[in-house]
Amino acid sequence: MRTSRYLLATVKETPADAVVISHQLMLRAGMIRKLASGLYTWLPSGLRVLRKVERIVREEMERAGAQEVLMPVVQPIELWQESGRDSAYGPELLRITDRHGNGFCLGPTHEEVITDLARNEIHSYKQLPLNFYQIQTKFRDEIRPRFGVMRSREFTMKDAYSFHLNAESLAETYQDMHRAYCAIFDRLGLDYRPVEADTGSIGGAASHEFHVLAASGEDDIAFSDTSDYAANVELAEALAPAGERPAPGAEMTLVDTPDAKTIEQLVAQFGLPIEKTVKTLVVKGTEGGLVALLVRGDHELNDVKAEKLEAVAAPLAFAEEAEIRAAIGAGPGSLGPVNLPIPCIVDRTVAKMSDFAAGANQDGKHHFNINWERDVALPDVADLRNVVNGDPSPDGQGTLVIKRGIEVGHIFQLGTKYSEALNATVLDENGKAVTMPMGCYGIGVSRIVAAAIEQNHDQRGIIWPEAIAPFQVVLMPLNPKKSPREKDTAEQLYQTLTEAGIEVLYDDREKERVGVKFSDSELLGIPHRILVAEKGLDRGVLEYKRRGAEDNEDLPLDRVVEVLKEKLAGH
RNA sequence: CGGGGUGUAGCGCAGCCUGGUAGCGCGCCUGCUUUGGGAGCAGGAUGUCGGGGGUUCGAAUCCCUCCACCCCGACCA
Repeated sequence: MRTSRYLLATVKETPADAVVISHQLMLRAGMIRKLASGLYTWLPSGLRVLRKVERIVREEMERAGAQEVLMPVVQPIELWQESGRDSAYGPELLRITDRHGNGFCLGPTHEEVITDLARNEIHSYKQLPLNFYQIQTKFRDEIRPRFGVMRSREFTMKDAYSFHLNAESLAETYQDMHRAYCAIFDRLGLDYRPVEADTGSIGGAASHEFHVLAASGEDDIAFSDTSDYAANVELAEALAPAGERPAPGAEMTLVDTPDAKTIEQLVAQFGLPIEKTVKTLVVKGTEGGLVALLVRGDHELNDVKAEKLEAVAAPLAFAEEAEIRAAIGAGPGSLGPVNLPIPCIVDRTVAKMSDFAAGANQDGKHHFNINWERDVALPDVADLRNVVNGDPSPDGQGTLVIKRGIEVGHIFQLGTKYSEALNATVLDENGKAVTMPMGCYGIGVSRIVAAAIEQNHDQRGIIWPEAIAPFQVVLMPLNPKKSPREKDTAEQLYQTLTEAGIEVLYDDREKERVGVKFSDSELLGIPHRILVAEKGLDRGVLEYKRRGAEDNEDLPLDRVVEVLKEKLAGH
């Protein structure tokens, strides 16, 4: 590709509304442009990268035995009514109506469509297992799209769906997909981790997320410092503290705390250690009443864990202040376990606390030195909180470290949720109808592009992993206007390299000085650079530089293709 | 959805408080010079000041309203 005929579209200044580095660099490097909130056009450079990611994903899916299909973006809403997700999916599902008044939606995912296909096309156990995938545009009407293509409304996803005769077969394919995902992220050159994940509203036996580690990630991942344990914080189990609950100390006292509405104020005004405080969160219960959830003052409630409790209504909903007052007689800021008239569940850590402070269920008053059993019976105990740095690892080995991750893949053993709803069955060897267990496996293809940049950049711009760089090599004459020799050699080289199957961006612009060309190629992150300069030509060499390297190397003119191919292969 | 913020040239911004008919840098076009890390000089083009309504002799500026975009998001008791 000649730069003079290419929409390079690089810009010097960082667009004001981009906050994460990948978004800034994708705009500056001329990879994407925003059309509207969460909607992006992929420019030539960006699309080249996206296509390379797609190719790797496709190759590994094929290798793992999946078959490519392509389903429509527009889906009949009837299918979603049939699966029950019409209401469950909520406003993220963009609904549309055609000229006949029939309801459709833009597909945020394709379980319904593929299951509809399966029930029509798969009839016998002899056909199983089957695994279909597609690389296709999805639409999710996100509440708040952000970070460019990291969380956009329209995006490219690889989604795969497998169908089985039984759970064992599903587990096998699940393992195949796990391996295929590792192969994909290895080839992409990303620092990633598979982590245990919540199966969410989808349910099912097992689920792993694949996270690219980056500070700008939106998920917290808990790792053991000594074992392989890794899990999303949503899921990671918070163990009860070791040992017995310490014996009660001082008598419980009722203290006036008119200006302590929060744990922070309480700690600041009364000099309490925050580990000796308990906060009381009130949520809606299954039976329409309220339920109090108690966690230590410095801990956070884990929504996912709370929502799974039988007594707690799903989805998790916090009580309004008025409801709390009606039920308890005191407002938020003064609640606690002693004399609490509603059901109460305490976190495992709270159950092991003694001599702690909490609200007294009277406005402006707290109890200090509360002790379980002595002052109030110990209520039900459950794992309610997010794990924090330093917690023991749930697998019994080491302690947990929390890191940020960008979720780029997610695999599920779905079970029969969709096949049952849509009645997708096959006949087994006894001629009996069996509902097919399913698996589903997603990769955020466009998100990978952003994640790769988050992980690979410097002050000058992007540093692409070889496998997904928009071009392998950038070629430029130092001063084509002044030196016909440089220009002719570069022209010749462009021809030679291209014929050798190397993807070259040939910066043939004559109006730009070499500094501009350097800057553009570094911003775009092309891994290999060849500069044609008189100085080197006199010695029969070209100047080679790897993106991110300190120094130039000589590249013998008569062995360019050979040496370059070694460099491309040997990364 | 709730809270906060911003809309002025392709991009980044000033002007608004205190109303008087729009400016800077980058980019773009032309010419000359320059040429090993985002060149210099000279000339030039580009704006329904987000839309609508109002106040006023006069509105980018004040008021009302709508829209778009960005940031934060329960609770933290």
